[in-house]
Amino acid sequence: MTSVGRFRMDTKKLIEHIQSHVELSEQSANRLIGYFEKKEVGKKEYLLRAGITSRAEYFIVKGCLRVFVIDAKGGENNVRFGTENWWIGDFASFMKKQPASYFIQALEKTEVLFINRTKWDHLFSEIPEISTYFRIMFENAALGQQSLIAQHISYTPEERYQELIENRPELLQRVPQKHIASYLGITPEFLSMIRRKIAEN
Amino acid sequence: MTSVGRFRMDTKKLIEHIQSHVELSEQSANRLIGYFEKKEVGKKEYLLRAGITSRAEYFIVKGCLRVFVIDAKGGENNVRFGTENWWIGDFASFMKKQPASYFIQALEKTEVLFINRTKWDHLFSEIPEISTYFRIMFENAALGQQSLIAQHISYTPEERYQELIENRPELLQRVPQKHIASYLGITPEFLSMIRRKIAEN
DNA sequence: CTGATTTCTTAAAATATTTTAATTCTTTTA
DNA sequence: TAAAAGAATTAAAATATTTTAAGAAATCAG
Repeated sequence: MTSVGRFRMDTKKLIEHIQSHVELSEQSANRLIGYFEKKEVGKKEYLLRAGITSRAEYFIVKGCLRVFVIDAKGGENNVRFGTENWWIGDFASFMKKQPASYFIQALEKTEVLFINRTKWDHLFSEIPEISTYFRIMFENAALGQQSLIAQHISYTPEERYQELIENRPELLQRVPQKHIASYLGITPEFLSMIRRKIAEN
Repeated sequence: MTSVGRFRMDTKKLIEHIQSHVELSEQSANRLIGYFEKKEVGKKEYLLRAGITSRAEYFIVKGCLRVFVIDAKGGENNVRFGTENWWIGDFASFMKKQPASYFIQALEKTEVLFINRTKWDHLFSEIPEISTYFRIMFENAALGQQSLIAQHISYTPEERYQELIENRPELLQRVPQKHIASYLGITPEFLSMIRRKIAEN
C-alpha cells in the first residue's frame, strides 16, 4: 500500500482537506483514520441506488461521480457531479435512515473513503475539530446550492452553460456531454446547438 | 409589551421553535433573549438590498417575506418565501461580510428577531445547545434546497406548481401570483394558463 | 485491429413558453 | 365611496426548446 508521511495515501488526502479548513491536531488526525474505510467503484458501477437506504457518506479521493434522480417519465436527471475532494452521498437518506432519492454512479474508476452511520454519530464528540469542519462543509453546500437555484431560475440554458465553463471547466473535459446537458436541464441536441452558436462567435 | 409566561411574546416564538428541535435549559433560554433584537418591516419595505453587506440573520415571528435576485435583464426573480418560524437572510453576505446578492422584501407587515454578527460569533460557545439547533437548520436548508434543485431540473412548470400546492398551500393564499410565477421561473401569463388548465380538469 | 455500440451533431417539424396588447377584476388611496 | 393603480386573465404572434430521425465521430469489446 502506498504511503506518504505517516498516512496511507488515500487517508492523507482527506486529512489535508480537513486541515485546509480547520486546525487538526496530530492526535485527532491519527484517530480520524480509524473512522473511515476505503472503497473502489468501477466505471459505470453504482455507489448508491434510489430506494436503498444509504449507509454512508463518501469523500472522493480520486475519480468522478454523478448524482441523478429519475423523473416521472423515467428519464435520468443529473443534479451534481463530484470529483476529487468532494463529499457526496444522499444525506437525507443517510441521516433519516430512509430510502435514497438519488442514484450515484461512477463516470470513471473512482476511489472513495466512507464513514458509516454508527461512526458518524461518534465522530463529533470524539474529534471536536471535525464538528467545525462539517459545519463549514454544510454551510458551503447551502451557499453553493443557493446560488445554483438562483442561476437555474434566473438564467437561460446558454448562460448556465457559460457559468459551468467558468466554474468547473474540468468537468467539460471529464464528463460526456449528454450528462452535462441533463445537468443543465436541456437535451443533448440543444446543448450541441448552444455549443455551435458559442463557437461561431 | 405583550408577555406570555416568562418571555416576551416574540422571543417566546423563537424559544419554542428551538425547543421543538433540541433540549434547551431554562438558563440557556434566558440567556438567549439577550442575543436577539426585534424589528418591524412594513409591507413593501426592504429588510436587505443586494450590494449592502448583511449585518444580521432573521427569524420571522410574524409575516411574510420574499427573497429575490435581479437578473441581467433587470428582472426580479424570487428564490424563496419566508413565513412564521423561518430563518431568512443572505447567509453568504452575513458570514463573509461581503455585499449581499439578494433583496429581501416584506409582502406583509412583518416582525422579525435578528442577531448581529458579533453576537452570532459568541452564541455557539456560550449556549452550546444552539450549535446543534443551527446544525439541524443548515442540514434542513441543504436538504430542502437539494430537493428544490432536483425539482427545478426534472419537472415542468406545471409539475412544480402542483408541488407548491402540496407543500406550501398557505403561500398561494398569501402571495400574489406574479411572485409565485417568478418563483416557478415562468411568466404570470403562463401561470394563469396553467391554473386554468388545472381548473378545467 | 475491427465491428459494434455509444455519443455527438445537424436539420426539420412539433411543442412549450414568452411577449405583446387589450380587457376585466381587485386593491389602494384620496 | 369613487377614482386610480396594480394584478390577473385572455388571445395572437413570436421565440425557445424538444422531439424525431439520420449520419458522422468517438469509444469499447472481442
